[in-house]
Amino acid sequence: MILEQITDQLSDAIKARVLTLFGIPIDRVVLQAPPRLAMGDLATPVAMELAKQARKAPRQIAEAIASGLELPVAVSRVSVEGAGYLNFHFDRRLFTLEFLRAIGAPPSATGHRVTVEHTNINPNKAAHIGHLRNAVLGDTLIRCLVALGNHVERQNYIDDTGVQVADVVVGFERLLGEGIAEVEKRIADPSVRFDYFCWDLYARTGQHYEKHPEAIEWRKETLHRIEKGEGETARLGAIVAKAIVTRHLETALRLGIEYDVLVKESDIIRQRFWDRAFELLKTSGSVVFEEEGKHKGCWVMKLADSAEFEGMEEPDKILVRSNGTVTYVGKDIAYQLWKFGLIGDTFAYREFRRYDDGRIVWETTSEGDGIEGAPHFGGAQSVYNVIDVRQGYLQKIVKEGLRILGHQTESERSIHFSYEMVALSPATAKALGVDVKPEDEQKAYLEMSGRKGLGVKADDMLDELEAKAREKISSERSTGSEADDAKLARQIAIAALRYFMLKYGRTKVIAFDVNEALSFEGDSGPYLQYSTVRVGNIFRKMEERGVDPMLGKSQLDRLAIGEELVDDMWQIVRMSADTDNVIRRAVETLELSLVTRHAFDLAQTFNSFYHKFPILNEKDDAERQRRAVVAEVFRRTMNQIFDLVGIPMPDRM
RNA sequence: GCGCCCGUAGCUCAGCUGGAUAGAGCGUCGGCCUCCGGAGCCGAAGGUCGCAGGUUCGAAUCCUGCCGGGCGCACCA
Repeated sequence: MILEQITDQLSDAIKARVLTLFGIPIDRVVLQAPPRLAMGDLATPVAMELAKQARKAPRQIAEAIASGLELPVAVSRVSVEGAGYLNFHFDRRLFTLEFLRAIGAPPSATGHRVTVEHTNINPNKAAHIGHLRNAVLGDTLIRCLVALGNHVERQNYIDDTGVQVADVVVGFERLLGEGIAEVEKRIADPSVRFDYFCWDLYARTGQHYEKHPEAIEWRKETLHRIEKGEGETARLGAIVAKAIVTRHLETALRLGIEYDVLVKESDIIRQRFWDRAFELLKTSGSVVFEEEGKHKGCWVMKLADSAEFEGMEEPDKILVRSNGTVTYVGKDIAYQLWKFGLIGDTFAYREFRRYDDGRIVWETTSEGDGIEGAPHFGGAQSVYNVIDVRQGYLQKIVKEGLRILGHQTESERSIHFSYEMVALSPATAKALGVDVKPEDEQKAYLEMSGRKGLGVKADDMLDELEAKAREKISSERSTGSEADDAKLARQIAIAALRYFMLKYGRTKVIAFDVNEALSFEGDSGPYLQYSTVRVGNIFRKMEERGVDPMLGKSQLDRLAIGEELVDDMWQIVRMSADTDNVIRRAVETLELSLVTRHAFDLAQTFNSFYHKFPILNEKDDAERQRRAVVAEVFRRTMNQIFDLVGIPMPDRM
């Protein structure tokens, strides 16, 4: 906050100065931290950029700008360095106290309504670590958007009428010869994990299709019945989907991920959302019925005229098949229109589950059991769809759908949060008992496949992380309380996994390696927790010794930290103050790894300080106070970041 | 064929809208627990930034071409 003010003021002052001195208007002043602390706290190469136009040497220009430049209060001086950089040096003491006052202040509301759709796991098998990347990215994006003052709706789309559900139903009905009664018994049986059972069954069905291609007929029949929503088969599909989604929400909750509403694909059809969207699309003229050709009998969207799709071999996208069923993209366009409130909200909602604090997850329903007082969903101003990069083409078509309906603004505010997939390292695949083929041995990674049952299940990974943390706790630092140790192990597991999913750039394929993900050292979530826990220990000991750290809001004015902070201390404050910028940039670029990267850099800097400057045993009061202030700045900043990335803060480790 | 992404240290990755001496983690080697907890800290070795041009005062970063790898372009989702 305070940093932003300084940057704005400096930027304005420099612009004004350049205008009066050289008569040159500049619209943007680059102000960033110089590479080394000794060079100052903010720097701009503006003089170099002006050199040509102003026909003067950069240093000369810099000197001219610097002399008589009005500086913000917290900036003590300006210097000219290097080839002609203008460097600004802060009043460290003043800045630190101002900043300490402002950390963690709630954001001012923007009034902007945002919808984030994420997770979207097919409800036919257990979640794997690839789904986790999606859920963690989506959830973290939400936390950042909220931190920037937006009102965010958390949606999870349930594809309950798709091929994947159909295949598991085929497994139950045709391979196992089971019906609703048997499946319900399985769901109720606490000794089987239903999502794991379906994981294997789904793979079995896939194998069966390979050996008996004629069995694909089963899939078609089953899918058709599920889409129509009639009969035993459709009911079985709904029962399976519901049971699996229940498991998925439980898995997500282990990572602190919650939702507001589950939108079911079946309801998009049954609540006539599609019919309405279809009417609109038909009148737009860009969606036409094909009388002949290879798409005879289909309704297709013409993409040839759009610049986005130029040069495509197949510029037509089928929205309605010749048998009258709607494709996935078609339904997705209708869904997207609803998210923006462009076809109203006639969904009915019922309670799906409650969280411990009483908040409700709603789900759409078309069974006439919608609740009267349910909240109203949809109608956002911006929409983020967290979906992996392989669906980039379809997301473009959804955007195009809004555009051809004349919703230019909404089309632009339909943001595809695209990220790369999670694959398996050959070593991890082998460890899973997969027979890695010789030709795959050389590959950097192997793609996971639900159909083949190849993948690391999310709950297995979490279990393994917890077990590892648990082992370390009991062998090294158990408090003796079983419940406390277990809780701590859970907190560490969450930190490790969430951090792991966030630390890579979103365009990078993660070649998932179990050993790397299990690491609690170095560039990891537990490292961040550990660093922060240690600070907490210092303050706890102070309290035990009856020393008041004097860091309460009302005490700050009287805080006697004496002289300015030395570089080792100041650097921590300066970095902490950058956090707001980092959040903003992370959301702008959808690069959430910026946040974890920043947190890691900060923790590393702090750990170095921690070893070099003891606090409790420092005899000089003012020096001890200075160090405590720095530790407190770090602690509050880290807590703020933990909230942002969903990492829990243990009180011991 | 068209489109998107990746290529930086032995391995996994940072490097922000061009800017000051290209940085971490892991691994390797060597130090540091009578001292706020060693899930930590300090140090060393290790880089033709895939290749070739171009733009610029300045390029890992921008542009063009090429090489290597991945993904997408279904009446699947």
